[in-house]
Amino acid sequence: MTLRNKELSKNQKIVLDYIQKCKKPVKAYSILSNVNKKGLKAPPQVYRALDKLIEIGEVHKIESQNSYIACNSTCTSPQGTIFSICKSCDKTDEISDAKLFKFLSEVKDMNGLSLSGYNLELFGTCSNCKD
Amino acid sequence: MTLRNKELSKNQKIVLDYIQKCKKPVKAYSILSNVNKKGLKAPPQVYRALDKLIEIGEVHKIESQNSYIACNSTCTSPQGTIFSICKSCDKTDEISDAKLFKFLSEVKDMNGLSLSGYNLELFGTCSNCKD
DNA sequence: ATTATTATGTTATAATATAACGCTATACTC
DNA sequence: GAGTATAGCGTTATATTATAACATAATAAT
Repeated sequence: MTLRNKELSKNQKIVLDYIQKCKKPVKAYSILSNVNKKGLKAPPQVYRALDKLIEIGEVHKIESQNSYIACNSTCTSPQGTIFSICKSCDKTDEISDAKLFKFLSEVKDMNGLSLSGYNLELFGTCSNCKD
Repeated sequence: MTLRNKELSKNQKIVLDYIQKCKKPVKAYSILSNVNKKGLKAPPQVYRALDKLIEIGEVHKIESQNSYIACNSTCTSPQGTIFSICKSCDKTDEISDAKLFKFLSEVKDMNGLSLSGYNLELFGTCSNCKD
């Protein structure tokens, strides 16, 4: 158990444990059915846990897929996420390309917006599917 | 009527006309209730029109809000969109910051992904809400 | 210890989106 | 212009995603 999830509640730990086991993004109702045996019976229990986990940055939501993925080790900030998503196999990785991260972070006054966060989803074909 | 929507079907025109009238992103069911008087009675009629309009680049989906917005005149490609979204008032604008656009377009092999599209959503506080 | 905060369990329902079916219109092509 | 392929239409039903609301329990803060 990491330092970060010491403070998590029982349901939050159950949900996070499950998401971390998954390589791919997972859907909320898939989480629900997979943690059913651990006592979570209804959607709000999962969604509440997700809300908290997202808030503290342990989990990110892939907006274009309504799915959830554990934060990877290289993620430096829950406010800015970058994902590469294979349209063919759904392989999804969190990216922390330093140049890209830096570039976006330096955008201070984009269109009059005082920036507090961003989400970038990159779509394409992964190396496995390219062949 | 623009050149582009000459080829659109009746329902597609109705939906596009409505979205273009709106300044803010609109929800699918809000579109439905607003075009009801024009003969669209059920969700599939709206969603089909949206699918087509998104495909041809006349409309973009704001993934984080499940809402839809007309493409603005500066949009150069339906495959890459950038939005600034005010978390306070939901004011949303499509951005075509040249530097940002160029930077993202030049990302050719991000994490092994052969890039075909991207969606960037920037969150923050707009100039109106800042005060 | 009492108060504030956070989490829990539960039922119900809201909001978003698609499947499936039969039919019609349009465009393509030979 | 008959045949056929493609796209669109209208409709009913249903799937998927997410939240409201309420009563209770656990935890933390002073």
